[in-house]
Amino acid sequence: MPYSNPPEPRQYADRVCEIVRAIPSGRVMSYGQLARLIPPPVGVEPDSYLRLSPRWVGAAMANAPDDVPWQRVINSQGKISSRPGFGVVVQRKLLEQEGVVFDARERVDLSRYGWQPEAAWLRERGLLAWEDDTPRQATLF
DNA sequence: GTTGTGACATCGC
DNA sequence: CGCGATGCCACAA
Repeated sequence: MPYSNPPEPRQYADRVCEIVRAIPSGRVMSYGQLARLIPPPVGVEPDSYLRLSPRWVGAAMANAPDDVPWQRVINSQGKISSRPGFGVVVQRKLLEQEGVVFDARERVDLSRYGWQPEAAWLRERGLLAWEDDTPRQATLF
C-alpha cells in the first residue's frame, strides 16, 4: 500500500487543516472527499493522487494543531477510522456532542451529516470545485 | 541495514 | 451489502 508523502508535507497539511477548520460543528467530511478538493501537487499524477491523497489527509489530521476539529473527518463509509493509541470512543463522543447521530453499525449518514464547502469559498483558495470531481494539475507546490 | 506499521478508497466477488 | 485484495511508500526504532 502506497503510504508515500506529498512533495511538501507541511504545506499540504496546512491546506487540509484550512478546510477542516471550515467544517461546521455537527457536520463531517471524508478523507477522500477532503483530498479531492486539493489539487494534485506538481509532479503527482492525478491517478496517483487519487490513490495516495486520502492517506495524506489522515497524516495531516494525525499532526493537526489543537484548533483543528479533527473529529469531523471520518472515512468514506461514514465510520470512524481507528488510530493506534486513540480509540474511536473519544471521537464518537465529540461528534455526538455536536449532534451527530450514529446508527447501530457505528455509522454516520453522510447524506445527512456530510458537508461540502461552497464553490466560492473553494475558488478563493485555489481549491477544486468541479462537478466531475476530477483532480487536476493546478497548483504550484 | 532491517523491520514494523500507518486517521484510506475503490473494485471485484 | 460485506469481505478481501490492491496500492508497492516513508520513517522511526
